Amino acid sequence: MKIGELAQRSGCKVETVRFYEREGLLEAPERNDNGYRNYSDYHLVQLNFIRHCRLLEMGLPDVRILRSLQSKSELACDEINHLIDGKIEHVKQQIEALHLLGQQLQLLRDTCNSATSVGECKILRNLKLAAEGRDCSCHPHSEAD
Amino acid sequence: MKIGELAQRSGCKVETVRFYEREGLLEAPERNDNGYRNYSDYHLVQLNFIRHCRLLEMGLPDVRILRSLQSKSELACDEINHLIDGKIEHVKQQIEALHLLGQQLQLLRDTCNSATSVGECKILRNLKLAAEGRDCSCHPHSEAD
DNA sequence: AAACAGCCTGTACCTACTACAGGGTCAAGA
DNA sequence: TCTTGACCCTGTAGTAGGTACAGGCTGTTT
Repeated sequence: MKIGELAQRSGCKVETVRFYEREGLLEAPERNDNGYRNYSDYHLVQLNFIRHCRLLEMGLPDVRILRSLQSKSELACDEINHLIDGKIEHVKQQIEALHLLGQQLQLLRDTCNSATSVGECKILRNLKLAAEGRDCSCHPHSEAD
Repeated sequence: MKIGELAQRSGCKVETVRFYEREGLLEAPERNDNGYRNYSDYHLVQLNFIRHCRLLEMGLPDVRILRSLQSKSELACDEINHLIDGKIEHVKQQIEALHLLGQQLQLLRDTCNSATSVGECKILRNLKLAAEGRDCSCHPHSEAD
């Protein structure tokens, strides 16, 4: 199949397929006489594997690791478990940070009771107070970041 | 004050300060005879404002909008409320997506009972099954993404 | 013959910075 | 006075994971 069909069947863009090839993630296929890439179902499976990993938010280096582990089946899979555990931990931290951020934004939002003018807008006022080092409603206690 | 002190007092890097100036977010300060930037407290407040907005995950275009709204105090603050509401909604969606991702990773992780070899590793097996279009434990129902 | 879709390579762009390279400036110590 | 080291300057390139062209072939249809 040609690149367009492969892209469509894997749900990504043609440019992305070529990008993965350049990055060494997807094996380069044979070429037809006209220079067009000629993919097989094998490539589709490879590409789906990559896309699936990406859906699980793994970075390309991680995908590369997983792909290389596939061919070395004598190694222990501790490495894989460790990789997944790291991802899980990271996701947890992200969720926590976003919860906090959501609260801060909500606090900020609640300070404004709409329909007033910017001159009176407590949101901007708050942001400005924060900038001047004073208390704001979204970051009540000074952040040690 | 010189750029190093400004950066330190605002908690960001010297390069970031110059970057904001290039981007038109931070006003360009006067220069000393030697060409060094000479900042005032006014610039510190500006920079703190930017950093505070960034802590709230606003993009630079949003920060630019807020800064321009500060000087047009006759406009309604609906625009600001709308901006913040958009952020809050976005954060909520992100949290939801991350929750789902965490579950998927955990499911994947649970399929591997450690200490086995990669050849038997169910994680890789699962990812491969998914790539072949069959059911995997992390994405049980085909994803319409 | 011409139009249009699809393919090719190569390069630039996106975010929000970060990290140099290569050079100038300034204050303190030997 | 010389030197060392910290700081400053500009300009450019790199980061992740693609996306979006430009400029040019190829293949099919009309």
